[in-house]
Amino acid sequence: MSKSKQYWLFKSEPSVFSIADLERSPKKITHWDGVRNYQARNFLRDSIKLGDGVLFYHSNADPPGIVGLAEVIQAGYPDHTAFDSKDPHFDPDSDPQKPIWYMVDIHHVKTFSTPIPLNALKAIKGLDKMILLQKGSRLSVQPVTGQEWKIILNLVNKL
DNA sequence: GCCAACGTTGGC
DNA sequence: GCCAACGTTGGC
Repeated sequence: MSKSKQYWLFKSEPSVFSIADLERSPKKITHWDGVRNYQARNFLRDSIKLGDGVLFYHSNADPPGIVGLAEVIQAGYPDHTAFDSKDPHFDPDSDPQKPIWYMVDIHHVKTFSTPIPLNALKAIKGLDKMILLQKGSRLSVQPVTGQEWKIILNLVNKL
């Protein structure tokens, strides 16, 4: 298992849960629940570790873009919203004894005074391999390379 | 296992 | 609101 810090991008629709909502949450912490895609689930369950860095992305927003940073404070564990029949993300196939869906906990680190819009990201050479920017890509939890992270943080410091 | 139909995502 | 692209479902 790798000890070095890893980086991720989490998408959220601001009308559902924005970075401002995260900042307002108790202790600025939230469960990243409700992910119902197997590829994203695998990252949440197997790969995302305590201390990893998270780019907080607003999708279906005007404009869409990276709006801040968060930190993983709890690695993957079963998403209990799947067990709750009254929850919109309820999944009768997920059993507490054999959970299908997982979540992590994140803590707010920073809300950018100036978000980085999607169209600006597209214009940056070193980011052209980002999963986010691939045609047709819609993975809501995705890995970010150390190089991509560095480029983006440098960009933030210049804004 | 194939694949058509359907539902969802998410930019524009 | 439109629609392209993707993921899932289910009949066969």
